[in-house]
Amino acid sequence: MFDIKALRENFEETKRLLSKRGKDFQLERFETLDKRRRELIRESEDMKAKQNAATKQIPSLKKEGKDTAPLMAEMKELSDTIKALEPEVRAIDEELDDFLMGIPNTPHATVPEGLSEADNVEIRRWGEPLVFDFEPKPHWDLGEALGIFDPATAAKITGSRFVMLRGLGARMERALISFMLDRHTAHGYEEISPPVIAHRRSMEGVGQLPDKEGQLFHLSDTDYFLIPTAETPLTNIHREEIIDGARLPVKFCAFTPSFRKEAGAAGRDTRGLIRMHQFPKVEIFMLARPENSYDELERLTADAEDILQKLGLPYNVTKQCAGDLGFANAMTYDLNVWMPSYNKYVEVSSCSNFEAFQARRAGIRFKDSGGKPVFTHTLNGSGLGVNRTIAAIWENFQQADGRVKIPGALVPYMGGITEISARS
RNA sequence: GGAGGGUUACCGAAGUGGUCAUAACGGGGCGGUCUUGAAAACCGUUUGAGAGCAAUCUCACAAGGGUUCGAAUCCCUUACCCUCCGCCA
Repeated sequence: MFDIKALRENFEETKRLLSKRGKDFQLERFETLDKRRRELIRESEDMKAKQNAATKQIPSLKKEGKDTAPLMAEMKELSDTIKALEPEVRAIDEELDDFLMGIPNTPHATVPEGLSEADNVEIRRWGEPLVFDFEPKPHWDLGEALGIFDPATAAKITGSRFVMLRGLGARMERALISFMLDRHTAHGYEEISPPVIAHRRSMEGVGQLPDKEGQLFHLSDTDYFLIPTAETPLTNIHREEIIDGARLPVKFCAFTPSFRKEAGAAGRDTRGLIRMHQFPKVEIFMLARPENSYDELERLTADAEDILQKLGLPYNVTKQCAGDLGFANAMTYDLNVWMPSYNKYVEVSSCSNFEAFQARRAGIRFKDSGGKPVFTHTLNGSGLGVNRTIAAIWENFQQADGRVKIPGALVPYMGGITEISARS
């Protein structure tokens, strides 16, 4: 959502940046609507000022014993005129609002040109993809053979695209969640356990509604939704608030299950742990000052990378091109973990700066003493998707005989267990 | 599910149709006086949005409607919070 004033002032620049997304958003319509809106506001406010002045006179006139009937009749007429204008003002307001709601965020100046994922730019790599002296198995085969991954039973309980972990598989999920949250709290993120159901207003604040209604599970009989990511509750913690500027940056981390109705294109990644209707995720989140939000994005990204490094999982970092960038995002880094069975890097985290785009929708502002309220920048990233991390561990740490070693950093969280074998 | 009570500024709270959104009063915050410093005391200050070059004007008392010349105040609808009863993991 754009700020009307800012858009008016930076019209050409905004148009130029938006064009990088490879679509025409017909921004010219804004100028027409904005002009008309201001005319109507002026007209209606002039009449209201007149009405207010007369209304103040009436009591004193009455006190003096004068006849107020003619003035009251006149005001009745004015009142009717004002009321008649109201629907028009509201209509133009709504039209402008709807129009602006449909315009995505402007990509940051350094976001690369491009139309799809293929145009994303690799920024750096960490670790070396392992060369196996045997044919590495995909994680679903490994997991089923070890009895720690049981999609059939999950399907029996609910349906396809749901998973069930058992035994040390379930234990690994719990271990990873604890490990990740411990790392993040050490980096200054406050740990949050939020509701995983949110109402419509919260969804709108983050931009998941009206944009992605089809992706959300809606609870019948209520206007509640299952959250598609912890970003939803975390962003809404300070919704409609003005926070003290001295408190920035505000940093939260949270583990929650996440729920998505459309888990991706059919026929793609249909096996294993990758695209599920329900998946566990640890999220990191930040409210930052506008002037240093890109420094904070580097920091947040580093905090997510830290998890992969501590686990010893090879990965790369790519910067999303303008065409791949999410609706509300100004800049996004993807962390992609090496997945031997895919023979490529697979996304485990997206770290984004939304600048003030979400904050304007959600009304999140800060104020320095003596200053005016200013919209914060919001940032978030997965830190990390737990299922994808599990899949990456199974695949990268698999042995020729099908055993899976536990990464050193995770061993204490696994109660000292160092490997998973069919017997364990 | 049943019965009540509530929602006003940073917090508490008064205000039941007119000059009361320059929102009483109390607290907190900020600035100052006094003090070696602090506390206390005293004085001052302290919501946000929109229109306008500006002067200034408009809007907002949970949200949305209505009545009225005029609504924080009266009427209707909705949301949320609290208390008690019932049910319940």
